[in-house]
Amino acid sequence: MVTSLHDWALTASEAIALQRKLAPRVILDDRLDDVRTIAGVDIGFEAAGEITRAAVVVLAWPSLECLEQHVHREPTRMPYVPGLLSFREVPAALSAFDMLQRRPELVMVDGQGIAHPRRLGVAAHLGLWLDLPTIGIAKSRLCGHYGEVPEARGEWTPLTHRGDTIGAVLRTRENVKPVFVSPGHRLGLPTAVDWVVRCLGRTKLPEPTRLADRLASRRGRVG
DNA sequence: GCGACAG
DNA sequence: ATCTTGTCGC
Repeated sequence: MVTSLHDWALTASEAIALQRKLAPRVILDDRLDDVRTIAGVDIGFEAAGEITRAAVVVLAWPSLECLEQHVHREPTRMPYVPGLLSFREVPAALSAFDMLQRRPELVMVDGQGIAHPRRLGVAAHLGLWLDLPTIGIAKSRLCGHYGEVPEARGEWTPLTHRGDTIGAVLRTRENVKPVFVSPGHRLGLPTAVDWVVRCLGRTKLPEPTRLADRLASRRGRVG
């Protein structure tokens, strides 16, 4: 079994085998403790991709006040391969988490949760490693099919793949493309959608992910 | 064999 | 993801 992230498989077939082995460990029952803080995670790149930049923020619930924000930078080791994103981003995300003074009760990640060909998107993978509830919020689809989403804020349609409901295509703002929400770890789809809606401000993305996104792409910090 | 393809 | 200015709309 893999004990260190730096021992992660480097070939595509090994990585896929590991995903198939880990996916069954993902828990979709709600096991959220009382939520007092919510973290947001996102990864950006510098120097034409040479440097990986992991950002993590922690917001208080329900005030959504930013309590912590950290950035971890390291040389990029893996290329982007659709379906294997977690191998590229999770190691850096974990290092950023090590900088936190608190352990959040919920984590929102930029990317898919179980809405993945092998049910192990970056949010699910990170949740497994952190042993914390995680939700994946992606700006576009990786796999699965869905119907047209009603225009009203908060409306959503199921995202299905090979007979499974793997996520929700959620309208977070009117006249704006919907986001793809999927459970990462330790919670189910209704709960995941619920938390995303509860963390919405006036923008398309929920606050945790929006702020982490800013930090990761160097567009500034939070007040 | 031919597309599709998170960030 | 990232490279990039102005511009349309609530």
